[in-house]
Amino acid sequence: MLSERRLEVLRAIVQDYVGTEEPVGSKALTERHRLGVSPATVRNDMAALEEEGFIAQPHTSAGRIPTDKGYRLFVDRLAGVKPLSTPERRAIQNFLDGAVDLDDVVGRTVRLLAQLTRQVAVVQYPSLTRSTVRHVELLSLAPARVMLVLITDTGRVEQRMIDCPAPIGETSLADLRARLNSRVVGRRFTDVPQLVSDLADSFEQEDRGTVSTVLATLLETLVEETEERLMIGGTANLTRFGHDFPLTIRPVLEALEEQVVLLKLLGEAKDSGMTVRIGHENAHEGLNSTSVVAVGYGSGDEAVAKLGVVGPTRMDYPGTMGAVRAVARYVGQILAES
Amino acid sequence: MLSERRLEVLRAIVQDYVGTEEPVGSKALTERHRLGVSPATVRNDMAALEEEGFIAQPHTSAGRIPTDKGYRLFVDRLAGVKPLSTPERRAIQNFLDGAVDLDDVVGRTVRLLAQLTRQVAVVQYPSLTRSTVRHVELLSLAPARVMLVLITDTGRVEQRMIDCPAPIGETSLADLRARLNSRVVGRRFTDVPQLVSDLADSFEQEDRGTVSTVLATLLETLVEETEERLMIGGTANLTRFGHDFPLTIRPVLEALEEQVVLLKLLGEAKDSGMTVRIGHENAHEGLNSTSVVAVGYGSGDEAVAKLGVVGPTRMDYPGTMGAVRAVARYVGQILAES
DNA sequence: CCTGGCACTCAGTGGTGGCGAGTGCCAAAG
DNA sequence: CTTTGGCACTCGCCACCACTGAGTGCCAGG
Repeated sequence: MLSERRLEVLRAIVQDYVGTEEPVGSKALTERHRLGVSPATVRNDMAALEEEGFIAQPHTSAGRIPTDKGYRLFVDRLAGVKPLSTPERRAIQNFLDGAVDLDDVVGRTVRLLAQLTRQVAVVQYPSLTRSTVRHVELLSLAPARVMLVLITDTGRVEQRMIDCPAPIGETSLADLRARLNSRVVGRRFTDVPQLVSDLADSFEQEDRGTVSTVLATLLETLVEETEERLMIGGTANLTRFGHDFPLTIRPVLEALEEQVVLLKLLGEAKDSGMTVRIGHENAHEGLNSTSVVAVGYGSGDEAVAKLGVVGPTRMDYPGTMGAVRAVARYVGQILAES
Repeated sequence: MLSERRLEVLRAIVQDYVGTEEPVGSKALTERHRLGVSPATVRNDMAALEEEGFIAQPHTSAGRIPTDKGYRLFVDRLAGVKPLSTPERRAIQNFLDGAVDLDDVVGRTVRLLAQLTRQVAVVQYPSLTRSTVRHVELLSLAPARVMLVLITDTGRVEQRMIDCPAPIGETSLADLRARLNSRVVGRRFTDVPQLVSDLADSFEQEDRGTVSTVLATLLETLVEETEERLMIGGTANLTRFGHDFPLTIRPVLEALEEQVVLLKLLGEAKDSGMTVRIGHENAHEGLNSTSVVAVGYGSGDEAVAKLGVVGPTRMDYPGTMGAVRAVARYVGQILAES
């Protein structure tokens, strides 16, 4: 087990390195932090920390930098979550208020998060599977052509065009609309399938085909559109990465363009509480030198989607975590109000 | 006026520089292109071209590179639009077919364009102002709360929540819905204001307030949502820029994140025909070392939106223009079919 | 007007040496 | 057993320098 002071040394190394972006040596450490011991002692501690794999030297005769394992320990045991300052909180509120629709909320959130953390922000749209139905609308566009519009409690709207096997009258359609809504409004998407399974039976023979088609499309929409959407922003912050960077930045940009990768990334995050994935803990290769801080957010007590930031492993974890958490809370609040 | 041969020399310089990314010298030129003259002659021509500002030397004793003005001349007079190969055309078709909705079409287009040109692709969503109304739907969510859903011929859906001054009955709402649709379906958005201006008059006194509110919101949606959306992709291609690049790439990424900038960029493009803006011709400072190739696309003969690519001024103009034009045509076709 | 020749310029390359931050080890002190 | 000062050593970084070669401008002759 590592002594208290060695942990303190590790913390100091992480803090310094995050600040300066340069390998930190024993002398500099004792100067900047009141460790109360001499450089030589620190050197011994460093040797021990290196032995355990928490820090490493880029090359002999250079200072030490934290390894992924070092950051992990730092995040788990040495760092808290830094709460935002009051002006920062106020800024968040001002920035998010005045959003007019869901797109706007997500867009503002992404910009806010990117600005606050000076990193790349990723915000997932509220997931269909976990939200509830606000309304289902059926529009007859042509005798045998119906448009299905699905509205969620988070303000998301999905529409599908349906070619019906047979024409359906306005009355039947209105009937179907009414029954459908009375059954599913306010219910969770996951419950919908059972709720509508027997609905076709109560219709006239001639309409059953169409009703089934409509219901099938509805269910399909629920499944298909579980394919989540998300928005990213702040990619320009990637340029602050390293000075070496074409090599560093390229795979990251590539990874960020693959929605699938990002969705998996957020999906891996715990449903509640904050998740921090550091460097190689990320499955995707392109993100091996980045860390992801993600958290769920929702209109109620339950998470309907996730948001987070992607940045260099060498990031200000307490600050980033604080910002991410704060933003998630406010967004949840906004969603609950609307 | 420049002699024919000098133009030929300029063309050769542009082609070589685009290929090698290195300043091109007189000797190399005569070797790679059958100009039929000696390096010394080419040198004289180069001196003349430099005098006129079409090319420049990064430093004494280096080859020449084209200036923005040089590229301009190249694009205007020396280069055609390179048509795509048959396999490329087929690839486009395969890639775009099978798109399920508007988001999907735009998403696929962006990826396709980025891949084809190996540059950053920008695709604007079909604009509301130039499209026509397919359907207007009114949903009563609560006694004094109505949702307005607007569906365009390009498949775009906009919705707005309306708080009514007074409750409105289902019958009146259905009446309004019917009249509204009979007046505006199939009409262009720009015509809608006149078409509905007197609609409130024909309603009962008690409903007039609500009807006016609904109409006002409808008009507002038309105006507000002229705030266009767009999608970008292929930012990872920016890493192919230069080797110098933190400095180059940063302002570009920043510019690309500002939708406003991009919209202005596309907006500046001519409505019909292809527009190429080279280097400093772009108003935005961050894009001073990039060129933009943009073109309108639409479901009919008229452009409903624009798409294009952003890349280094040193780009393969004929190839890029060919790809952009071809993609725009296919997308227009897809939109017309749906 | 074109061409070959010639002197000149200058970015890039590679080698050299000094500097200094940082290390590991050790022996002595606490 | 831990801490500390001392010391020799390593090695990345930088400044300096000379060399090379691609490319140029100019000029005199075809």
